[in-house]
Amino acid sequence: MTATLDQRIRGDISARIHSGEWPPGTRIPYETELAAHYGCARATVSKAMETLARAGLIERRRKAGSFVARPHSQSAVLEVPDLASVAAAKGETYRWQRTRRAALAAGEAPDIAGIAGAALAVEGVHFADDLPFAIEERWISLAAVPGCADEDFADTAPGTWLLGHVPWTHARHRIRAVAASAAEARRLAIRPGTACLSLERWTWRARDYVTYVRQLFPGDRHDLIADFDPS
Amino acid sequence: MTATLDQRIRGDISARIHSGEWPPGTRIPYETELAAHYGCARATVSKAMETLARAGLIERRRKAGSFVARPHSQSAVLEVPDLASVAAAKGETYRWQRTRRAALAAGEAPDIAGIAGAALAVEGVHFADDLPFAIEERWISLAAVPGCADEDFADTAPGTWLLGHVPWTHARHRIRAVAASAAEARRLAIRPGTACLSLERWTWRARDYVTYVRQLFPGDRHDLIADFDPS
DNA sequence: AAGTGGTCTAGACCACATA
DNA sequence: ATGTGGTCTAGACCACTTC
Repeated sequence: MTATLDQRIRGDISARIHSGEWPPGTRIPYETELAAHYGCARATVSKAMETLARAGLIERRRKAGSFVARPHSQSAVLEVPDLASVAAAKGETYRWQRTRRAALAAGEAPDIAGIAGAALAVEGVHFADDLPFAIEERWISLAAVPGCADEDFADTAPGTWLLGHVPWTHARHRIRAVAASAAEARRLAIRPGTACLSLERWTWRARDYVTYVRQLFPGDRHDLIADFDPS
Repeated sequence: MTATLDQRIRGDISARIHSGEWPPGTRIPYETELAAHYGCARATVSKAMETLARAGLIERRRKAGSFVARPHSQSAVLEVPDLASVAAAKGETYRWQRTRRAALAAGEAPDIAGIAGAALAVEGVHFADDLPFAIEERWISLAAVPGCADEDFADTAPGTWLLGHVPWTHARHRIRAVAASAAEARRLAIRPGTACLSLERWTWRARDYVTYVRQLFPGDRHDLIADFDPS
């Protein structure tokens, strides 16, 4: 119940902002004033303000003070969970079936993967309750992930395996809507031309591409949720 | 050039993590050790560690120490920019054309919008270089945004207007792939059944729904990019 | 029981934007 | 020139977790 002073200050201020009592542009009391009001050190107020500023709720300007921010662009946190966890959360049985595994020499990975050296190509299908709900094509850089050469990925989807075996990385996602090709439709047990969600992810670590993956979901079997919660 | 000590500590640690020198699970030196190493107060180290922890790069456990985190689920920051800015960034001319504006009594807004009271319904088309690239259907709660009753939205897209007139809000997005209906295809100048990206956004402020919008993009004319950059 | 992170203090100095 | 945020300190106490 009794939160920290930091949280209390943040809560009080964000409550006034959300309630509309302090509309965008309003000047928030100076840090010294707030410190006096709460009977605490200015550093404590400053920490609360920094958190609010990082969340985008306020803007701080030297000499001028801190102000309630105007909502700028819509940004949201997109969670792209492991597909096995998605199925588990819905109470569905999950299964991965590998359809291809090939070691490629340097230059054989497609350009879009960005992998110049030797690579491992893996393809397969994700099933939920024995219904295919995503196909996956992936290329993994052998230079960046040497350990994957010993994995056959017959039972474990490479995404799940990589999560535990690759150090921290940067990633970029591209989300598109595409029509399923004949080959894709066959593997997903849908009609060719069906609208599908295409999710591509490039993963790299310090300028080296680690893996590129493309997942294709039938439009009616999967969607993505992104939340934006200033807090 | 000379960054703050806080930034330097963060940079040093994240560099060791990204380089693989400190793989996931590695224990990071205790805060007291780092403070001694940098010749600074522990509070400064603690602040750097808190930032790294919030970014998900490390995990802090009392008595045990701080550890390099294992990548958990893929989460990314999705930017959903104003469509006018997207066109401007590509050097295309942007135009909004309203096709409907209607004041609705309580209960007339569709259930999916979540708006129980009176609402304003607005529909229109976004053009880039005179090519339709998105259609938009929107409902705005008159109770939450009284000012919008005086707007005709003939020349300004409601999204642009709302950004500047609604206090801070929460939002949830749903991204799906769907086939264009006959009516939708006609307005987008595409063939019925074409794969389209559907972006829905519910926006609310303190439990009250503010607006619901659905935008439909032809699959080949728009995609979404989401980045994940621990920093 | 011991030792870590978590929080807070009272003060200080600086850089910078504003008046 | 002034006063704000931005950063840092040296110390303190607490809570929790692991040993």
